[in-house]
Amino acid sequence: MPSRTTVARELSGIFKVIAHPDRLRIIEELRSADKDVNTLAGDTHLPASRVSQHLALLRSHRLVDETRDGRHHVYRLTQPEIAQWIVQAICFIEQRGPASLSADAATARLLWS
Amino acid sequence: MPSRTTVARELSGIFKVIAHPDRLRIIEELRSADKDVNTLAGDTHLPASRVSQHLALLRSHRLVDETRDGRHHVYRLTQPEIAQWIVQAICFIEQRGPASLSADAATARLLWS
DNA sequence: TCTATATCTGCATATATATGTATATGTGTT
DNA sequence: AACACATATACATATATATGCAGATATAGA
Repeated sequence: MPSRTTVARELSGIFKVIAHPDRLRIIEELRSADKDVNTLAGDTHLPASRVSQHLALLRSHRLVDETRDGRHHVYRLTQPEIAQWIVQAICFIEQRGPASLSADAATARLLWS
Repeated sequence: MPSRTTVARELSGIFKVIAHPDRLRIIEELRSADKDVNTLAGDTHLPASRVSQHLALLRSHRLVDETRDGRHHVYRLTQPEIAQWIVQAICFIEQRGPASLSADAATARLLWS
């Protein structure tokens, strides 16, 4: 029964894409509004080229999609519910006891909610 | 405001731990029952040493915990809800359109549900 | 067409993660 | 104690991912 391992590989793919601080920041920024690369770069304090690469990866996994407005490439979440799903992960971090960063987790819920 | 990046780093930590096919398989196996390393190795067709290493990582992030029964180390999910949360990820994969592996995603829901 | 800006891509290097093999520890059994 | 088995760890190597920089492309406006 190889399908279980196939499924696990597929699943790990989507988790890997999300498991990057820059990309999480980008997703966080896109929750509230669609934004272009430069705006995202400014908001996240990351170089635009890097943001662009992250967006390309997110796009290849269909987590975001792109529309062009003149020379601006505007990105948006294809599934905004994913943001809410990420918030649940924050809850897991909080629940896992008196961890080092539980204070940050509490802040996290606020920032994302 | 560095807390957003701090939070993103912390969040990416938990995603990275989950973003591995072996560890997803292990979590999947632990949904139904607590199991020891050898049982997990058999069920997943992975070498026990590898399972042990994955479990150590999962444990260090408090996703599983361990109780000893003689010479058997029995592991269980600390937060069984995480399994349900992972199922949601499968839904996202399905929804993202006529992707290559949407058939597997459908199977996945069955296997995990 | 020329210029400025936005975005994307390519490549070299750095860093992180995964894997296998071998070995160590620890626990029950005889 | 000697042994068998379960689990854990250490290390070298392989592989994947991230990063910065340079350059390529594309588009709007003068």
